[in-house]
Amino acid sequence: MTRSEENYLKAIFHLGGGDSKSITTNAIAEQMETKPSSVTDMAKKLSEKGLVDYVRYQGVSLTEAGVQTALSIIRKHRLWEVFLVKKLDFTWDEVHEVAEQLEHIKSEKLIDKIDELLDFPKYDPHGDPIPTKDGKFQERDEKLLSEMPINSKGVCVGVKDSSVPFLKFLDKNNIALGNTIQILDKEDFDNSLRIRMEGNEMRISHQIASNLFVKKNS
Amino acid sequence: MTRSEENYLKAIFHLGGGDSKSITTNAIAEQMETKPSSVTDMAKKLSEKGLVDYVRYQGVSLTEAGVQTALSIIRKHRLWEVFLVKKLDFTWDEVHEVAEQLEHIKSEKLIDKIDELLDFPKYDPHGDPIPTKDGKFQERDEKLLSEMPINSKGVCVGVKDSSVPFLKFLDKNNIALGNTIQILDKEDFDNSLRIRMEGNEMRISHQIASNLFVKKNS
DNA sequence: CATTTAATTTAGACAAAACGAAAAATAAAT
DNA sequence: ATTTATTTTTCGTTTTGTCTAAATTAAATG
Repeated sequence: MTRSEENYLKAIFHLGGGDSKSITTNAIAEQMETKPSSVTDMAKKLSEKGLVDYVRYQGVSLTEAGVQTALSIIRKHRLWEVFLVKKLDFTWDEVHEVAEQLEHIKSEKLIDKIDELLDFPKYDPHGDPIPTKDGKFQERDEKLLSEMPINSKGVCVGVKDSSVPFLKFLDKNNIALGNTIQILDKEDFDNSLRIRMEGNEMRISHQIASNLFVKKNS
Repeated sequence: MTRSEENYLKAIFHLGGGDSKSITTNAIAEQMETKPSSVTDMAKKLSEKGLVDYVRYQGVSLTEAGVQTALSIIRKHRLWEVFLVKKLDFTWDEVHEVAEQLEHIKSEKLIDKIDELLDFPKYDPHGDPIPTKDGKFQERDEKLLSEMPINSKGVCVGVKDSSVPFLKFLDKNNIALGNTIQILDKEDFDNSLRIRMEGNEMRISHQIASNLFVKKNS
């Protein structure tokens, strides 16, 4: 497995290619900030290796082997992110770039020991679930904050957009994973929300609310 | 800096190219398990970049910039080795291979935080000194065990050969860094030694003794 | 000092990964 | 059904790092 191959598998997975859905070369090229012609080349190569199903002009999807490989890389990425935050005091907007490098380190023992050191975390700093060693994915019962009904309560469990600017915005406004949020009111005009979070009332734009995952209190 | 360039600089340094001594392409090729012609190509490239001085048919030596770069890679390698042993319970014969990968991760903050997490260690698990952030090398006052006089005492501080078989041999015979060793006798015939280590008397071949660094008790 | 031997470099070729231009196939529109 | 537009692929080229084989230089030997 080369680094490049691993990055392609990861990108295809993130675009939904794990559910035997066909992903277009264009979509992959955009996700990876490369050119469609390069994607075609790699599609053939990965197809040769039995990691993707590729039909010309139809796009690619991951085979079972491809899914497992993608999950193992995502597992490493997210475990390293937890490590950086919990053990080295990185902030959640700093971890992605470094984890992009660390995810390619080849040593099964290393990642298992990191997992153990962190006490087998289930979620990464952005609230994304960490696949288990045998490639199982923990799905969560979560909704976007923007889709919660008025007066409902929930706990903030993840972000959809994990870009640096968004994460910094959340920090600045003291919005953190684990916070309890109650929807007080919705403004029809611009879809903004009035919420109570950890005691304080505040107003939140639709843009923000549609990028925050919340777990409904049952 | 590509991974390959970094590996060449490291190899040249380990062969003594840091002391403005010229290292032959053959020696570098052997150290890196590659071909002399490849070394020539890279020598030109590194020379272009001002990291080595290269004269055709004369070999290469590191420039000041080259030394600093080599030291920063060696620093990362050794810090990661300490991390693997101290935090993840790797044995000292397992760490090299993984550290060879980790040393190429590009993040100044990462390695500084690892350094801090480990409480700024001065030596790696094999007793090799860890360069400081500003590229200073801590030289040690040490001798090979084979060069110590009869009846002298010392503390085992490092290994010269850090190959897996040698390290496993040391483990099996309970020879560890930090142990106190006293030379009881030298056998002229085969240069083997009789020593007392942590209370026990034992016999050690010249081959072993000439790969163990000892710090003389003053 | 001439000649052999060993080390080193050059030249040409290859593989991986990427790109751009142009051709081919598909999808959309009329 | 045919034209038009878009997407995707093909093909030739580039870069990085490597190799083999041939040529060159330096060293060693008589």
